Amino acid sequence: MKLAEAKQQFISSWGAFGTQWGINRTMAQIHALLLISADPITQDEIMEALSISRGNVNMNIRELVGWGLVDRVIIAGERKEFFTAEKDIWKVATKIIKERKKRELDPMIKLLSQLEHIEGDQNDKDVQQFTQVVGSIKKLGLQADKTLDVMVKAEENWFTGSILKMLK
Amino acid sequence: MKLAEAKQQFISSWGAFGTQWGINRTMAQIHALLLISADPITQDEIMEALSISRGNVNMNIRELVGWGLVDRVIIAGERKEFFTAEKDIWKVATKIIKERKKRELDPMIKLLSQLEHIEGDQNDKDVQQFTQVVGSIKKLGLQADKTLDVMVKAEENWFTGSILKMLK
DNA sequence: ATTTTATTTCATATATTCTTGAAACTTCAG
DNA sequence: CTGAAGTTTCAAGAATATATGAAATAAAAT
Repeated sequence: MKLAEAKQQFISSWGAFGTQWGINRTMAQIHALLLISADPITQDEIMEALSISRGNVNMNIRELVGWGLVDRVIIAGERKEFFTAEKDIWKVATKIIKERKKRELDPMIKLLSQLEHIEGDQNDKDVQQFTQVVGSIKKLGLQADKTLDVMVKAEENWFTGSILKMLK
Repeated sequence: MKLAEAKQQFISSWGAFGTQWGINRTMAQIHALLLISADPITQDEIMEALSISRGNVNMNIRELVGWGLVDRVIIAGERKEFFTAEKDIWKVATKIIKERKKRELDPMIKLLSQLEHIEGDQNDKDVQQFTQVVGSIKKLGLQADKTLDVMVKAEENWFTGSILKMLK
């Protein structure tokens, strides 16, 4: 397969993949494009490469910078801003995990804690079912939370390290 | 907090949570409703509880059954079908992981494998960057794949078990 | 066999999310 | 200070995803 074709396919698939995970297709595609670009590129180059508008590029780049996946780069003598993506995939995964944990998991756990205590007859079948489910989801959430914390803090290869062997 | 209010909030939040993860809001809400229902319920009860149409309930229930999260239940003497959800949260998590892995992770790895080999000058900066990124994502994917396989196969408490201690 | 009740399907309607593009704003060179 | 180049914002339009409801189908009762 030729490079140009492979690049196209990677970008397109990365976008589709993102969509399934609640991530804006274009944001994922811009990320893909930056990942496979050896050097920093400009907004205009992104517009060109993905055939999207300036506003769209700007919005999504800002999001990616917010996730810590993309950096603005100043190049001496250049007027325009350049962008580059974190290329270390482990770091990328870590940042995504960290961010989603903060934005989604933590608030969910907080909510479940509030829902755990129900007024009224504790012997009622529905009350029991409710507290049991809420409690167990919270417990699972807390464990996931802890595990992810450790993962994120570990600078070493979590996936390739010793954990896997222990699981076998 | 009263039970009725807590139920409402749980259903609504579970729906919002699902949305962020690329899961149809209504599907997540139906799942939530079934999780906190002590006994099996009918399509009509779901329509009523969530104020949604019959067709919508039917479509999403079918999906949930497809994910193995919900079962059809025949109750002797009853004309209507009833539905009930798997209540063991660990099993729920396992099924979701298994299914998403099969539907998304595995195909992605397959694609990356195809993109790994590029024709042309292997010393070209762009070719190198591309193969490096694709290769490392594939590697991460393979590791995640393996780890999840082990998790899914382990019938025991993975989160609450010894893994966490090893990570500390 | 016919009627009643329940379930499924799917074209159309609705809602949500994403994209555009032009105006406003900012920055910098001269 | 002025004008050109670059960036950001956001209301309106477009695209995508989801929901509806009525007709078709299926299943059970009479």
